[in-house]
Amino acid sequence: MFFHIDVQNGLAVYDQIVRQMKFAVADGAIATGDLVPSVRELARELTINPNTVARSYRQLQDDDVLEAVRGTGLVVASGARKSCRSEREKLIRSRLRDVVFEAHHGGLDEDQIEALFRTELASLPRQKG
Amino acid sequence: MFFHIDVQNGLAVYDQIVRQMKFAVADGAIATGDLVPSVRELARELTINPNTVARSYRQLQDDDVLEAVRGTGLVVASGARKSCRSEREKLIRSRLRDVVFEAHHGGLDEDQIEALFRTELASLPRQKG
DNA sequence: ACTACCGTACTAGAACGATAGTACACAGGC
DNA sequence: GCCTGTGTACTATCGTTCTAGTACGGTAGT
Repeated sequence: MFFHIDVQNGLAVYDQIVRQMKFAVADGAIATGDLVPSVRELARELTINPNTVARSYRQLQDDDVLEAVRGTGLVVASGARKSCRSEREKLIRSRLRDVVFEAHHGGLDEDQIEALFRTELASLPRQKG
Repeated sequence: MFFHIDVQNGLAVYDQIVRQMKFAVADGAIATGDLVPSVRELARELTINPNTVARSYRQLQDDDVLEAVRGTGLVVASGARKSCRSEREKLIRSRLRDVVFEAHHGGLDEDQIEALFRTELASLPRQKG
């Protein structure tokens, strides 16, 4: 699937799954009503413990992104896409704010911060559609 | 002093101190030979445990940023500023790369990412020269 | 019915970060 | 010499995250 786990990210593994699931829903990579990978399958795929995936899914249900269909699996809840889109922007904005603040607090001026940002933005793999 | 600890940052407290100390040295806010706040004083100021500050200082000694003067305290090592400047850029660059990657992976295109970045950059408190 | 898969719920342990408290050797002021 | 402040070291405890293993009830295919 579209998940990419980085163990030495600082961010908890279950949290990375939650974020990326929300992003996938926001992007439309998973549509409303779609069945998401099972706890065991995703755990196998990411080489992590099923309990960790289960914890992510529990969180995603609490956030009304997923809904349980008993005995079958979890599906993307109706209305999830809209909330995920706004949350995606909120999460990215928050991370940007943190790094911009840290850089500025550490003595870099706006031009220097912007130069670093441009380098990283330009280093993105070209693709898209 | 110039330290700002955010408990719910994901980043460990001792790591935040290490980063901010390096940034302060890089910026020249603390000069070579300057005495840094004592373990107990900084702990009191930040309302954290002295052991946590001690851990940060141990790390900073391992990284050749601080040097111990027995019975007196820790001072900024000679040559620390140069290494701190390059490390500051490396750390900021790494964080920028992470958030840009996450945003792109989550379905935002470069224009959208840049728009969010500009908003946050513009929201910085104006000051400085 | 049988089997396989689903989510869910436990217990237990390892690793890490942070806290709390104590103790020691060293330097400086008086 | 005495007192204070310095870094350093150690033990113990707590919470969080992740791993490991097991168990249970519901659903679907046959």
